[in-house]
Amino acid sequence: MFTEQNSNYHEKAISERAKLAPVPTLRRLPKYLEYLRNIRVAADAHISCTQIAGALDLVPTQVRKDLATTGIVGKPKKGYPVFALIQAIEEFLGWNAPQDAFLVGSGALGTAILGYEGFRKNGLNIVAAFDNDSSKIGTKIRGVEVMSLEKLPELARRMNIQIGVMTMPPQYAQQITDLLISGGIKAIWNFTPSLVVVDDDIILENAQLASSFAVLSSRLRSRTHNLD
Amino acid sequence: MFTEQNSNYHEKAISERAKLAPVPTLRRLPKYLEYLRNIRVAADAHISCTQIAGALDLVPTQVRKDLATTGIVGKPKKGYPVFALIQAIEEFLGWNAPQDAFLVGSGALGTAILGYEGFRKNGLNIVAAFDNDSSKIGTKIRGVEVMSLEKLPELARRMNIQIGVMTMPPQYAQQITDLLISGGIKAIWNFTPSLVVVDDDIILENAQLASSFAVLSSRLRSRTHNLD
DNA sequence: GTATAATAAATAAAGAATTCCCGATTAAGT
DNA sequence: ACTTAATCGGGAATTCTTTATTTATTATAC
Repeated sequence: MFTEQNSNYHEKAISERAKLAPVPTLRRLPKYLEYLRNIRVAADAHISCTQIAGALDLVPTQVRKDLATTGIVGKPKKGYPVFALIQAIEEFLGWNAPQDAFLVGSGALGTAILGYEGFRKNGLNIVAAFDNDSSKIGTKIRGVEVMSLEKLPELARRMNIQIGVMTMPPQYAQQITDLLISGGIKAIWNFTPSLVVVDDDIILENAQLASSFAVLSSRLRSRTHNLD
Repeated sequence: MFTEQNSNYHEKAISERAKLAPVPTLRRLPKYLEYLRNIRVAADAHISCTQIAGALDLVPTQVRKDLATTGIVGKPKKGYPVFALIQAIEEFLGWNAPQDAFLVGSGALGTAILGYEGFRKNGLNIVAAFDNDSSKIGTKIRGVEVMSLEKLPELARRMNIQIGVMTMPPQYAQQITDLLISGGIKAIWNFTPSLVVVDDDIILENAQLASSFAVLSSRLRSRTHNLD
């Protein structure tokens, strides 16, 4: 009576939804995922928007709208099947099949990112690191080999790498961006504060630690003032 | 004829605006700042919204609205005085007087953050690091001393520290949050993926690297699909 | 001086995102 | 079986953010 639970149903529809998903929703999805992965429940457990919202300090309607973008359907009175929900979010973000990526800059930040186990669960698989410091070339950081920058473009092309992560000092940002693009890389995750320019066909996402801190600063500032 | 240019004019008004500033605006302000700091122009140079917008790939009206929240006023046909604009943004964010902060977790990510010179220019001055690894205690990382976690609450109180930065492994997130709060800390910048719960009077900002990557992933995914 | 063009500032309009509301559904208790 | 309460899903309403438009100002060129 039941049709096979094919998690790949509606590839086209998913990509169309992906195009339309609001950025705020995209930014919340990983939070749901993090929460759901950690609540360790029975294989057939369900969870409601009310519960999720309560845990994440959101309103249930927003959670429902967000989850709806992934295509999951819930059951009245029960909620969403936890396991299927995790899968739906992963699939929507493309995190079910981690993408291979190159990282440039094997300093402290690069090391931190290479060492963060979580990324592999979040769709990012860094397969090689690059640096211009000859003393680092040939070494391994967290099991990932550090190579000469010169080898990057050709290797990226040969391995069909789509994603580049930039963790070098900011003054090289534009130069490395261009190098990555020359290797056929399509998306760049920029951890430097530098602003870089790319063509429209390249996806550029700035990690923007300063933006995050600005929100904190502003709140702290206004709160402090209001206590006067 | 001219009244003194007092950059501290209207403290109250600024704090009120700070309360009202939209988060998207707050997140863009550091980008303007980054750009303005790097254009190195004459002391009396002016810059227009059109120029800023062009460089940052935004529309002029939005830039103008954003800058207006800081209280800066521009001149028709000239734009905003660059130096005063930098000051206005810094002041609005509270970055003109860097806040002392404690950092917990002296691993790779903690080291990266301690080593990032930029933060001192962005209102954050990390004065001490804390760890539970006894082999690290007593050492210095980037000139900052690593101390035992036990000392944190009392020291935080004595030094009147307002900000805590969490870069330890995620499993300690809640525990360290509580420890920071017990030391009187008012704002927490959480780099772990863990979600932590705090009272309403505590400011919690999650750095959320995964959220940033989710935006990239989704764009990459939809773009790839649409090429079929 | 006058005209022109560029710009800020204020206001209006449009567009997005969030929240509210209501009907439909379903599990669980009586 | 019936009732009740919880929840989802869709659509409307609201709120927030962005973008467009208009007006006023001012530097610059003539």
